[in-house]
Amino acid sequence: MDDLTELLKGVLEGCVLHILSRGGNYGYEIVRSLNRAGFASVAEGTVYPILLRLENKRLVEVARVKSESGPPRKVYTLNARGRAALEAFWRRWEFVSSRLAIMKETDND
Amino acid sequence: MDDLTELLKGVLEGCVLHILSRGGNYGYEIVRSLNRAGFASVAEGTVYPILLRLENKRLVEVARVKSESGPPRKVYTLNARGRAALEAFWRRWEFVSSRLAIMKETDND
DNA sequence: ACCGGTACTTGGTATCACACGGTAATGGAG
DNA sequence: CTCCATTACCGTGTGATACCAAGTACCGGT
Repeated sequence: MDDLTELLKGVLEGCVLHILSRGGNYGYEIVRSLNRAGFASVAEGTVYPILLRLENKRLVEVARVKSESGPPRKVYTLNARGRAALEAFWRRWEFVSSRLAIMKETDND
Repeated sequence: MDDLTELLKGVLEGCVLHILSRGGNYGYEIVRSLNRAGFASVAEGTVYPILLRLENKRLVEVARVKSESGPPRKVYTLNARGRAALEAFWRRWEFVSSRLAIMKETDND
């Protein structure tokens, strides 16, 4: 697939919120979850800054959890503000998505 | 509606290509066409740079046309490369759009 | 002569994805 | 015991983009 980076602006943060809405998760695993969801080329260097942002915006709670295989994990969990942000994201997404669907199917105007 | 700017990254250029695919058009009118299409807050300062980019990427042909009411218009017309770019845009859009649709409706994974 | 609508341009800011490199902890192969 | 792959995280810089603000210019009507 071609270069999607511009189209992913704002989208990836929403995806991460959505993944977190299914329960606490940590960066490394979120990357692979995104890869499985079709965003194959999304790398760690993209996801960790997003998690930092979510933390700074107070949309998540953070807990350090020891791992059996490697350094301790930073497990992120959505809080109330985070859930609201996720809903707001889906609203925004629905909005532009629907406008583009209309645009794509109309030749006039 | 909330702030859509991040979600519009990459999208607006595609929209402008799509508008131009319906025949030659000029900046000021494209702005209003976008506004009518639901992107109400998109302003001139956003669209003119896009047109400049399309010109630099050689996706459009430009012609100065006198106007009956105001300064001359820069009328842009899609060329072959532009039409190819539009198709590529829709492909990319379909890709991320479909992935998000799947993600939105699944709670597991 | 002024003003509102038309039409384009420019400069600066903020935000984001991403590449790149670095750090650290564990466990297994040699 | 040492090397190395895997797991896991962090920081910096770059490029692309939307957007804001302000300015320039052309025209017609009052």
